[in-house]
Amino acid sequence: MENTAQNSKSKLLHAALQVIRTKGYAATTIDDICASAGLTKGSFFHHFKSKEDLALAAVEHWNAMTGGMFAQGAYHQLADPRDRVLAYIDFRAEILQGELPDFTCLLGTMVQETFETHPRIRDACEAGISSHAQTVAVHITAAKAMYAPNATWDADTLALYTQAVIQGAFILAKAQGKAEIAAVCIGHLRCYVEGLLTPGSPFSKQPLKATP
Amino acid sequence: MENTAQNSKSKLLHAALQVIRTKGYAATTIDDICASAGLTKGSFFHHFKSKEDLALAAVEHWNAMTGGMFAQGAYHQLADPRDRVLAYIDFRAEILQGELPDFTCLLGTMVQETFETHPRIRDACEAGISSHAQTVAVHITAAKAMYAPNATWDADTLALYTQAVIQGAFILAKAQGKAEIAAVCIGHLRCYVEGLLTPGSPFSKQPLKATP
DNA sequence: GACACCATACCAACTAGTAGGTATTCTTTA
DNA sequence: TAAAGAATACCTACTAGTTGGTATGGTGTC
Repeated sequence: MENTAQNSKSKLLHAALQVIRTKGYAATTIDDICASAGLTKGSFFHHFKSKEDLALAAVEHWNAMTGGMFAQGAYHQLADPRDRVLAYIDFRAEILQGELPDFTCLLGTMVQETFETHPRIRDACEAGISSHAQTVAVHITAAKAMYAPNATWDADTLALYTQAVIQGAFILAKAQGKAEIAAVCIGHLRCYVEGLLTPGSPFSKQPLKATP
Repeated sequence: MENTAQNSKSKLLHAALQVIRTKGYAATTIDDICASAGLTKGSFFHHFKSKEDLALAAVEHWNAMTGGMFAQGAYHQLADPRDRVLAYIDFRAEILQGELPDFTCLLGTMVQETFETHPRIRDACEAGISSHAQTVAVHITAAKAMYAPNATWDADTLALYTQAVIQGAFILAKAQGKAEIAAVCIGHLRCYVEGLLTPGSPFSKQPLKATP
């Protein structure tokens, strides 16, 4: 019961998440992943037919993991949708624990280097990001209906904006080699969202299209 | 006067900016860069002693290019510091033209995959990002003194936040394969900054530290 | 004994970097 | 000024090592 099939495949997927988030997709070799999983290339190619196939499976695995994690987030319990949105943001700040590769996002890391060269990976990352954003948009929509029904901003794009801030926060954190700045950025995000969901805020009448 | 020294080195650096922003650092081969520059590997290793050496030179070149571009930005001409800050943000939205690799940021792209494996590249990227942020912080500081002198937020971290938003906007744009979402994100950023610099805004009294 | 699972050994293609030679430009000196 | 000499710039061809992927064979389990 030690090296069952599911066990080995999971080990490889888990290793992929760690190594890719540390070195990036292109720099990650299949041998790296095998070594990290304590397996060999024979096992690898039994479970995945190519490196790109692994990447796609890793995205699925990531979505399942993080999806479960957020589904169980305490913020879902709150009655007020505005509280749920803000608690989600606080939650994103709280999980900035451990080393950088432990809390940074696989999807953001991978899409950055594969968007032009590996369309299937890009699409998988896009689907993961936007579907997570959609779970946030649900709460934002409810909160907007309650606290800023006449505001001109759009709940869906605000949800995407939260993801952009988080992704950008990861980049700054990686550059600085520490997580602090990410928490600061998420704090600014919280402040903005709270303002948007505060009746009488100066934002309510701002159009947000910036393109000419 | 066709293939002068400076000309070839510049060609290699220009090629590096294009190729690395398209494929990422690890996936970029020296032959890729040579082919894009119309030169050979011999020439490459005449000018750079290694791939990492090129990366560091590319960051310098990038900083010089973008530094000059922003230094000449029309937003510097505005008398009101708040206008300068907002015009800077508008400028960042305006330059989202052409294909994705043409307007995305070399530093954000590279630091994402090198932060753990190539400390010198990471440090160079960090220096580039934070020094650009500092040029923005100058205007934010002046605007804060004028429009939100008692606010608890910090001008330097707000400047870094603007960079985080822009970097995150690039990631979403890459995932979606189009620039539109980046403009939307920068629009949200503009809205937030405008709010922070508007007297009587509900933000003025928000503490921004999010870490426990 | 058939099958899933996994290891070893291996390969063809590719990669960063090197070696050696040639063209071109700059510098020195007669 | 012009030849000699020295750098610089660049190229072709190569090497040593790596990479994704394959072929084959062993082991446990139903």
